[in-house]
Amino acid sequence: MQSYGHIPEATVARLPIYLRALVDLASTGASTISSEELAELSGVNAPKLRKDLSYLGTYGTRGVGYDIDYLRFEVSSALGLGNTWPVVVCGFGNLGRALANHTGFTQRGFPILAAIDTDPTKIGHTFDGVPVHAPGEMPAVVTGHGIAIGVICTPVGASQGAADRLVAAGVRSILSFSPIVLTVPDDVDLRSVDLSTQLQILGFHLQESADDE
Amino acid sequence: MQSYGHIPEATVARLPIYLRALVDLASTGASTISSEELAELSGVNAPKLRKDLSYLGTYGTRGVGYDIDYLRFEVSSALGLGNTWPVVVCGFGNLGRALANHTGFTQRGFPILAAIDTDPTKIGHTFDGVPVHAPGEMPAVVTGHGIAIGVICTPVGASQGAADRLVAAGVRSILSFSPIVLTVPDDVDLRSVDLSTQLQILGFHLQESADDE
DNA sequence: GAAAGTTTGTGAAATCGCTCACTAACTCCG
DNA sequence: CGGAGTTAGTGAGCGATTTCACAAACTTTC
Repeated sequence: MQSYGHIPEATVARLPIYLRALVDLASTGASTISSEELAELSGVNAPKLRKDLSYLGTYGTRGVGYDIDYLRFEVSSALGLGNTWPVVVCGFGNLGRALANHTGFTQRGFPILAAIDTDPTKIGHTFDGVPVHAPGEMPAVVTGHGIAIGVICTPVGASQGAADRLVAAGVRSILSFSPIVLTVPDDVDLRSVDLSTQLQILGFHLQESADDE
Repeated sequence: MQSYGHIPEATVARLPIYLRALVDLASTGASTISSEELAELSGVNAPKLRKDLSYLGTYGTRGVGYDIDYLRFEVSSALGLGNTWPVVVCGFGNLGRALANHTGFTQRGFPILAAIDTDPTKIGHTFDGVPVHAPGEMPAVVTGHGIAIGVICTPVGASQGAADRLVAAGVRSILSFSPIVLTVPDDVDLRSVDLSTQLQILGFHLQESADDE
C-alpha cells in the first residue's frame, strides 16, 4: 500500500471536502480540473489546495490540471476509503436515529451495524435496519460486527459510561456528540462535536458586531 | 458593556468548554478552582487555559486560583450569553427535530422559534413546540421572531437554496450541517459541521495505524 | 513578620499553518 | 519546431497558536 509522509491535520480535515467536490465533478462528465477551479468549489484558495495535494504526492500535470478520476482515487486512498469501518451508535434517541437514517455513511464506508440503548422497549428490535442491543452486550456487538468506530449520541449523563464501555470492548475511534469533555486513554482517537458550542461561537461574533454599533 | 481586545478564534472556540466546566463545578458547591484543575476538566493544559483567560481579563488570584462564580460570569459575558439569539431551523427531518427536542439550546440562549420545511403535511403544524412554515414565509418568520441565526438541516440538494433564503431575509449567522460547501456573502458568518467528514478523519487515522503493523 | 509554599499572568521561543511569488513543465498555435 | 500561454509544485516569509519558564502576588506556617 502507498505510504505517505506526515500529512498535517489541517490538510486531513480538508481532504473529505476535496473528495466530495471530485465525486460531484466526475458525475458531470468532466475529465480534468485546474487547482483554481477545484479550490473555488471547495471554498479554499488555490495555493492552499495545491499544497494540500502535494502532501499526498504529485498527481497533477502542469499546464493541464488534475485528472479528476485519478485524483479522486488518490484522495480516496489517502483517506483510507475503500476500507469499510463498521460503526456502532450509542444512544438511539432522535440524534442517533437521524444518523442511522442518513444513507451517506454507509455509502462512504461507515455502515451503522448496531445501536446500543438502555430503553427496554427498543432493545431487541430493529429500526431503519439497525438492531438495538442492551449496554451489556457491547463486547459481543463489537466483536461480532468487527466494529471500528463508536458514535456517542446518548444523553449527557450517560456519555462517559458509553465511552468507557466502548473502550473496554476494544474500540479505539470515537465520535462524540456529547457536550462534555470525555476521558479516554491516550491511544483512543476521540473527536468531539458539540452543537451548542457551535451556536455559542456564532453568538460571540454576533455580540462583537453588535458592540461595534 | 465590557469591551475586550482581540480574542483569538482558537480561544473563542474553547470558551464554551470552560464555561460548561464552570457551571458543573458551581453545582457541586465548590467556590474556587486552580488553573491546573480547570484545565484537566476541560481537556487542555494549564498554561493554555491561563493564556486563554488572560485575553478576557485578570480574574484569578495568585496563590488561590479562580473564583468559580465570578469566572463563570465573566466567561459567560465574553461569549455574549445573557443575550438571546432566536434560531430558525431549515429542514425539519430527523436531524432538525433532534435539535428542536434538545432543551439545552434554549437554556443557553438559542431558542428555536420556528422551522421551515417543504413538506405540506408538516407546514402549519407545531412539533415539540416549534411551528413549521413554508419556505416562502422565510422573510416574515425572520422579521416576526427577530431571528438571528439559521441552522440548515435540509437534504443536501436544498441546502444552498435554504442558505440563499436565509441571507435574503437578513440572517447573518448560519450553522450548516450540509456536507457541501455553501456560498454566502462575505459578511455572513457561516460555520459548517459535516458529520461524515468527522467519520472520514477517524477513518484516516485508523488506516494510518493499520499501516504501521 | 519572615520564610516557604502555591498559583496566576505573561513575555519569549518554538511550532504550526497559510500565503505568495516564482520556477518547472506542459499544451497550443503558427 | 519555437514561442506564447497555462498551470502544478514548492521554498521562503509571515502570522497565528502553543508551549515554556519565571516573576509577581497571594496564603500558610512558625
